[in-house]
Amino acid sequence: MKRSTLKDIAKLTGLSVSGVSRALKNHPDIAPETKTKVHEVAKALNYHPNPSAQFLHSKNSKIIAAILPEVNTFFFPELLQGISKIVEQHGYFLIFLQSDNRLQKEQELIDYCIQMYVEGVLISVSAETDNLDHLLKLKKMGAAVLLIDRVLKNDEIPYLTIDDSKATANAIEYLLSKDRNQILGIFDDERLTMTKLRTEGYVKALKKNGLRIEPNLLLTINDDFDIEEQIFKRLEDVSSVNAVFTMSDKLLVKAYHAIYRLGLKIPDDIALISISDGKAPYYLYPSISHIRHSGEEVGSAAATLLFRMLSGEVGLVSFHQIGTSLVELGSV
Amino acid sequence: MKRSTLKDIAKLTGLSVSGVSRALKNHPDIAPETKTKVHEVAKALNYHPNPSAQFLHSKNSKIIAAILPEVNTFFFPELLQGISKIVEQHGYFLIFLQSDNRLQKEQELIDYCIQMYVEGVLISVSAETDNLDHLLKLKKMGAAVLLIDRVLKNDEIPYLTIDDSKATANAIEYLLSKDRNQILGIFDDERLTMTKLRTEGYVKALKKNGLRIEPNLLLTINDDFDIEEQIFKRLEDVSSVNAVFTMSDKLLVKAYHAIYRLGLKIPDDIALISISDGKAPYYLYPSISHIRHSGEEVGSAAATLLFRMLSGEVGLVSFHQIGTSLVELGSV
DNA sequence: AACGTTTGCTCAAACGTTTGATGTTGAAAA
DNA sequence: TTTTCAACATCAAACGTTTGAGCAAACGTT
Repeated sequence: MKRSTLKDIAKLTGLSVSGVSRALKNHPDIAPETKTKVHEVAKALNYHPNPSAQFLHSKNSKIIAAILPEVNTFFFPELLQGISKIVEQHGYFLIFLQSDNRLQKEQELIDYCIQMYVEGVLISVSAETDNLDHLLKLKKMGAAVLLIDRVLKNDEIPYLTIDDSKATANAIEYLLSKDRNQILGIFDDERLTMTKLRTEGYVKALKKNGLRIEPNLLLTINDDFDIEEQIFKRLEDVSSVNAVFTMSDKLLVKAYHAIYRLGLKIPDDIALISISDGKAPYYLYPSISHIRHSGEEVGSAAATLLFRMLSGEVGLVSFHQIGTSLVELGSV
Repeated sequence: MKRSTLKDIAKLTGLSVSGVSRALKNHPDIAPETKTKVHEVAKALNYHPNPSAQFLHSKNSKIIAAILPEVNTFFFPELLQGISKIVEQHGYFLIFLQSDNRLQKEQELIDYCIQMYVEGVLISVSAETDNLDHLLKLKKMGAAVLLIDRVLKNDEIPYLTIDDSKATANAIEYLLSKDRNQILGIFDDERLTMTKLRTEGYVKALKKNGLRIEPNLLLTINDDFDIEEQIFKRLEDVSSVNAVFTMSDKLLVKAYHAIYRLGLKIPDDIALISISDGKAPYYLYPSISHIRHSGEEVGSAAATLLFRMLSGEVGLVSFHQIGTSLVELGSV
């Protein structure tokens, strides 16, 4: 089944190829009856313009790439969903790529984007990423680049995040308001800017309430392999803990598991709160109170922003934050 | 920063455009020194062939589409991951599309694939999908089509699944072997072939062991909105239940939540087992015994098969199954 | 010396689309 | 009658790549 082209329609209608092209695009130069006829024939032949030919002519690829560290986590599927909705609406392709949390892979993916003439890239950087040279290169090639969620603050490439510090402080202050003041804060890979900011929020909230920061109550997970064991041990060692804060869903489920293995009851023995996409909290029992950080929302906001960058509406350097809110469930 | 073309290289090297093209492709007609020179200049200009031009010429798009009902579930992100790894390896694009479990959207997406000259499509059908006309249309246009996981058995379009009936029977028989014979079976949307097969497995296993099928012990969830409530009520009503089987992770977490709300203990009061991707079982406490159905494995197997179809290695009608295995954890 | 082959390259067409420039009508205005 | 100007349609070039055909010079063979 060969695909029909403008030429085929031209032959059947007796028009020239360019006439057909204009007819299909509703160009005013073409007589109304001619147009309807052309449209009919096009439909009959099941004609679709060849995107490659269009892209070749227009010199753009209509491709957006989303580069994420991983997708097998709670947050990223939602993020992807938010992005893809907007991208589809704009008639663009979305290709999605995974860096596996490795800088080298990330760089290779950027090169791939360059090769493929990608017009815009949304990227959550890997844990290893400590500079943005590869992204600057991409930007130089003319692509729009927007950092999302896991970002590296800088003043060359725009980024979109939540206020990580404030979101964390909110959670901590909520716990304090419930008289939980021995709060174990569990944080992800410390190389991430996000981790630094969330840790900062934890520290700030405690200080503001006149509490000391105890190293025992700060747990940073740098090794992905035995997260649950690390949490388990810490909880075992520091029996004074009466609340746990986790900075992500990934850590939340591990902490939950560790708490139950210790035979503790939520929330009676220990409270649990997390920054979360808002899915996992409902899987667990009791449902987990959390600071809602919607992946879908971030994704669609980011994609929308990217398209505004592409259309030149928004300067290529701007920095945005989206809101979060506390969801009170049964774990505090 | 404009992108350089063959013409630019031609000008700088004094060759013709076609000479440059051949040099870059290591065509034997070109003298070795010329080749190295051309390669140098290409590198210096940061040359990358324009994919649109290549595709236009070669008449293929190098695009694979993955159409999934949703991605915010446990299984599909993993599936996507498995697919994208293989697609990348083959130098193809992967675009991923969501049908939101609606047939109409699915049909639109297929039309979109046709428009975009997609070469191959991997699709998990929506719950509403009761015929494959749209896929046959796509196939007629020359695309390779493979149904995965949520399939509709037929003899025109190949599919790849697990042995749903057997996987379920395994789970049930495992429960029976542990003397749990009042098994509430919880199943997803009954329009899915997958649901029919898994229900069949449940029934078969019970019959084989001389047990009657009690309607009370069969719960089919057709309305996504209050899944947990439906499960809760059934468990409340039928107090004899001493084990629960769920056919998916989505149902597993709901059942888990309902069980705890009822104040029951796992596994003492009630056993819990599921067919699962193998992530969720470790989030819950105790960890949930399950029949492992790896999304990543299915994804990569499916993509590999699709490429074999594209290369003509495999006939366009063939039906495959991949294996599953029992993972014994603490819930039975 | 005559012929054939190889080497190393160029020409030109083709893929399907878009679009500025151009041409042919016919009719209204001068 | 000539000029003007729409209205409608065609021509041809361009986007960047690939590739069959062609060609000149150099070399090897008889």
